[in-house]
Amino acid sequence: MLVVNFSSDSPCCVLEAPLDDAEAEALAHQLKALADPARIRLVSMIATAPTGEICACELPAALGKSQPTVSHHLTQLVNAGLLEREQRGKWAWFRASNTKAR
Amino acid sequence: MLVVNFSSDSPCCVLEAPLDDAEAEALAHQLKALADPARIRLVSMIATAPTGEICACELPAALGKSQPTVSHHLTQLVNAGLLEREQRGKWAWFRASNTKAR
DNA sequence: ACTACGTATTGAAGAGTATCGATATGTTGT
DNA sequence: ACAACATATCGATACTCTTCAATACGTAGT
Repeated sequence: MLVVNFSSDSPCCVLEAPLDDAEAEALAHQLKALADPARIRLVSMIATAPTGEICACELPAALGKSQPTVSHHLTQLVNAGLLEREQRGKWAWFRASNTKAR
Repeated sequence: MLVVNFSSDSPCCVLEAPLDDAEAEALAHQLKALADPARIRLVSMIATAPTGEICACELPAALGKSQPTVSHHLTQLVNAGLLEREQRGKWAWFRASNTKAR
């Protein structure tokens, strides 16, 4: 399980032993999903949306990228388990997984 | 400030508003530094070392990569602020920044 | 069925990255 | 000064990723 702290100064890392090859590979895969400015902005927009979810139709304009590009990034975020996708009629809605209201 | 939780299941993210372009760029830069299996293994080896530090001379063997490759990864980790480097004689020692003993 | 529209996929171009051999730099001891 | 050794940099190659235009797919309404 991967958790990223965007703002706190206090470390929340717990690491008892060096990671082996397979563990490092799995972690790198999740981190790569978030290690892109466009995807960070997508996650932050969706996670901070008042209703907790955003229609994909808003995102190309909000991000300033083409529709295929946005779709590609959303797919990667869903595959990494960072976003969840729900189809409603012809619109796709996305919300962050593992978020809690404050 | 970037903090990554390698193991806990509880989210530790705090995000009040969508990140702007510059913030997303900066965060992506830090995440990219860690989003590589070789660099994750380096950080985990160094962070879990009994003395909290490791000589660079051990790392090519421990990682199974060439000396130039290891040097390149260490440089990136230092530039991202994840590791600190100290020269002692002809050896370079590395320790994790922002770590606390448990 | 057909049209309109939202989203995903394909294919391709360009940029970026990991890796390593060869070489340079810097430090220690002689 | 020189030899030996640790580390960094250079140059090249292979690979991956971001991006978008074009196209395919799927859904809703007529």
